[in-house]
Amino acid sequence: MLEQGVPKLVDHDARRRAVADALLRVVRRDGIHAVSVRTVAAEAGTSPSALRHYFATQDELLAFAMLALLARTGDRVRSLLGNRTGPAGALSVLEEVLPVDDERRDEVQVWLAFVTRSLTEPSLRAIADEAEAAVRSAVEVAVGLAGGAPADVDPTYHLVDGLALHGTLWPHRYPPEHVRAVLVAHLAGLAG
Amino acid sequence: MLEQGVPKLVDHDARRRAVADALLRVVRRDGIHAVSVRTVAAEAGTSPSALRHYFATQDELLAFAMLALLARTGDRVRSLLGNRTGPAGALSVLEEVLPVDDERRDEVQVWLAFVTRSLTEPSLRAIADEAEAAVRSAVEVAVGLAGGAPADVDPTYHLVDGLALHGTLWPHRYPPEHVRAVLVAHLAGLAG
DNA sequence: CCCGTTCTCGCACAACTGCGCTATCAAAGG
DNA sequence: CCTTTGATAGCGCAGTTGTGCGAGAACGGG
Repeated sequence: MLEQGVPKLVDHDARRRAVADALLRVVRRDGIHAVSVRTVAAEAGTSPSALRHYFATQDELLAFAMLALLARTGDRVRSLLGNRTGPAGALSVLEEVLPVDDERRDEVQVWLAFVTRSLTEPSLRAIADEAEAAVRSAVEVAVGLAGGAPADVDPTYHLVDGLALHGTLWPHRYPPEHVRAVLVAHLAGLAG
Repeated sequence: MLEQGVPKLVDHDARRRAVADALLRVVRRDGIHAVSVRTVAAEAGTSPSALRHYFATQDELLAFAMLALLARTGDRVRSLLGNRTGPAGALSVLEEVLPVDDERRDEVQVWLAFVTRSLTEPSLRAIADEAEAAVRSAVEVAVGLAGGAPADVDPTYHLVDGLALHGTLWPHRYPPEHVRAVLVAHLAGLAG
């Protein structure tokens, strides 16, 4: 097979990311049950056939989108890791995984839909486990920055995700100020 | 309209509850996205048409099932309220809403699926809000029993639901012993 | 027995789903 | 120009969805 004429028209990876973003928007707006080849294609502005050219099956699409979301949040956390110290640094790290503004709340909402579905969708389990480990390690770092002991990690971790859950499901009862206040009080208790 | 001949063949409410239980089993086993008139009817051992005789629309069915789940948990909590005191009483109250055994874990899993969907399904919002208030009031009672102050309610509430989330999504990382241990340690801190 | 009511069933419809197939289009090398 | 190859569009198929509609079974009162 002599390679003659190698048309590489579009950026494959960029296209896959764009489709994944479209899927995340659909999950955010209409829920994960509204995700289908057609709805995501419409959101991405293409046809279902074009979409299928980049993702063989819809499970593959879902998994890719979840990994993209995970990578995005992970990158944000890692970019903070070097230049933040003390309790203030702990706070800014944890704010990356908490619904402290609209963008973060959207992410948590999508994350919640994904992990909930992963309970009955074996193909998503591994990614959900990975996400769990990522959030947990962020909490470990934060507890260290706040001057806490290893034994403080578990309670802090549960508190953080409880805050994420409540702040996302009932944002007007638990708005960003509330989330931050509870978190600050808890972190202060770790140092003493 | 003379009422003559009033055949009351089946217990209407009992039938509705049986159907709701079937729906909860489907959510637990296959996820909420697998809920359909036909799957629930099959699980309940009847035909889709018979099911539609008790629930006009499927939104009505979903709402009824969620209310049934809420009532069941609420009854369990209320039955404990009179005869339990102190930190041990607080623990037993909170265990009713935490995944400390298979039955409770199933309930939390279904609850999680419901509230997640309620984010994009307006017809479920009111019920989700009610469920939130119920869990929160249980935590308020528990904090009181444990000798905590009103300011302890928020952190405890977030911790409890974070524990519920982690214990349900990753049960082998956060088994019942872990859930109980974290909770006991937290409650002990409230009294001091 | 019959009658009225409740209940149950099965069918049908239109809309949707994932997915496969084929035809067309765009760009690059000859 | 033509050819090759990736990208896209469209159609169709079989299955599932919610929801109507009509026929008939089950049962209580007369």
